Amino acid sequence: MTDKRNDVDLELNALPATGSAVDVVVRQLRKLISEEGLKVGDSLPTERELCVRFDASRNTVREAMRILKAYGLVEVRPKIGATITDNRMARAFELFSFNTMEVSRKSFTDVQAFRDLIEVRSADRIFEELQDKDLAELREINANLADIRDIQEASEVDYAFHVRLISILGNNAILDVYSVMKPIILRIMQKGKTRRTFMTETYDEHEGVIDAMAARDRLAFEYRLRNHLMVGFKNFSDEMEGKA
Amino acid sequence: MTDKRNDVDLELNALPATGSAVDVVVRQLRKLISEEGLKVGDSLPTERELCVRFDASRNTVREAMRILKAYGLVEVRPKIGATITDNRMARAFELFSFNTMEVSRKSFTDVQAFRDLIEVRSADRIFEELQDKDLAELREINANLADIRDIQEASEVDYAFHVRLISILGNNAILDVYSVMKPIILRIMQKGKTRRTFMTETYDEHEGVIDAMAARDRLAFEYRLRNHLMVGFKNFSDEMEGKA
DNA sequence: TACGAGTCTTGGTCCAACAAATACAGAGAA
DNA sequence: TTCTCTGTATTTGTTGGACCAAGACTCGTA
Repeated sequence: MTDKRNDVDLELNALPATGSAVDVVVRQLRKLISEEGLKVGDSLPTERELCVRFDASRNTVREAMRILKAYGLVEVRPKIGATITDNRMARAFELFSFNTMEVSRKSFTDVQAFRDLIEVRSADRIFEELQDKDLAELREINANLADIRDIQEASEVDYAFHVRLISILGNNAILDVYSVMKPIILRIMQKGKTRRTFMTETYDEHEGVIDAMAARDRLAFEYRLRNHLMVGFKNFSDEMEGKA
Repeated sequence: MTDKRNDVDLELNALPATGSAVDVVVRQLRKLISEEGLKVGDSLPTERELCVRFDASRNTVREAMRILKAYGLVEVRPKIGATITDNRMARAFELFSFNTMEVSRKSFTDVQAFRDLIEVRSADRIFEELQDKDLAELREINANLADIRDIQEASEVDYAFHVRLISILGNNAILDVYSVMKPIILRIMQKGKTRRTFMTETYDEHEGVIDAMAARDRLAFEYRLRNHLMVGFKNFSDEMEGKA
């Protein structure tokens, strides 16, 4: 196979290596991006403009653009056009979402331990970045637990709360990992809980965490958040053992 | 609920509910693959057959196929048709071969912060689980840095060292995440280093970490490991600024 | 049975057109 | 002047059709 030259590909100016027309356009687009020094947020020319510039049909340009989109390098919005982005990590995780879920499902405890690591042990960083806006939005999200109609909806709110919490870190890699694990996390959250449990216990636990953050009480934050995570895990363990 | 049922749920949850016609076809294709139980090597229907089956135009089907190709899930050969494959690992590496763009800087800093969270802040857990066998294997891996022939090989050893380190945690979820991030981590490790750097500085830093573990000196472990990670990040920053 | 020419099929590419959405400019109102 | 509404033009999304090149296939022939 000719595509075995990944090492060569690492160098910017890969040989023309004339492949299909779409591959040629992809190469030209990459060259365009690097030579123009385009950064995240910058716009690419319109599709029709790229057609004349690369002397290719619009379909060919579109297929090339699909590849760049799949690679998480550009984002295309109707009427707006294509803009440079960098969601490669998220794409990489999506690629392996099947594997990750497959393995992780065998050990939910791993995911829960992972969450403890991410959420509780980054407390200092969270408090560094914490702003009033974060607190307000966390309370707003948690308030939604009052209106939930079923467990599915409740776990979505619960998940949103924790995502908003770690979003304070401003680390996209962590957010990407969370989105991959979302299905597993939702199931953990639902285990052993009722709609009523979410509306009372889960709500109160979240409020306790927010209060600790508002008071800049890091120890209380760690203690309450860890307890909150443990509760979910305990519910899950009980049900698992009961089933087995 | 059977486990098979859960599989389907997880997969569907991972996919966007609605979207463009191309996204719909992508979803249908993935559904087709999983429901037919197609394995690597099996053939997909022809493009024109997919058009009538999914009630979409050929261009739409082709764009959807481009996405699956970019994801490394199918391989298309002229006159042969599309066959199921699994080049996801290779694709993941290709994702980050696009580099040299300033684009990726945030990704790299995020990953490095993530590694700090995983490796350094789980110190207590690592020391809980630590066994002599772990220390011996870590030393064995690190010793390989003496025989490296090029930077590529060196970064593989470096990566193996850190994977072995976190494997002490016994958390498969974390190991999965690391395997996905491997391409990025390798590139971070290679930045600003020479073969010589790996054989001296990196080797010594790793030995220092192992020594701290052997002495059950948690503070030294955290300090040295964090410094080690920071060195990699500093190399990366320097190169980026030098280029810009 | 072996072989070879002709036909069929299939992916690759291009073209033209329409739909849907919206950025933008210009008219009109406060 | 400034704001708002509206119409137009532009851009992406999607469709259907067309042609090409080349491997796959058929079938008659030796």
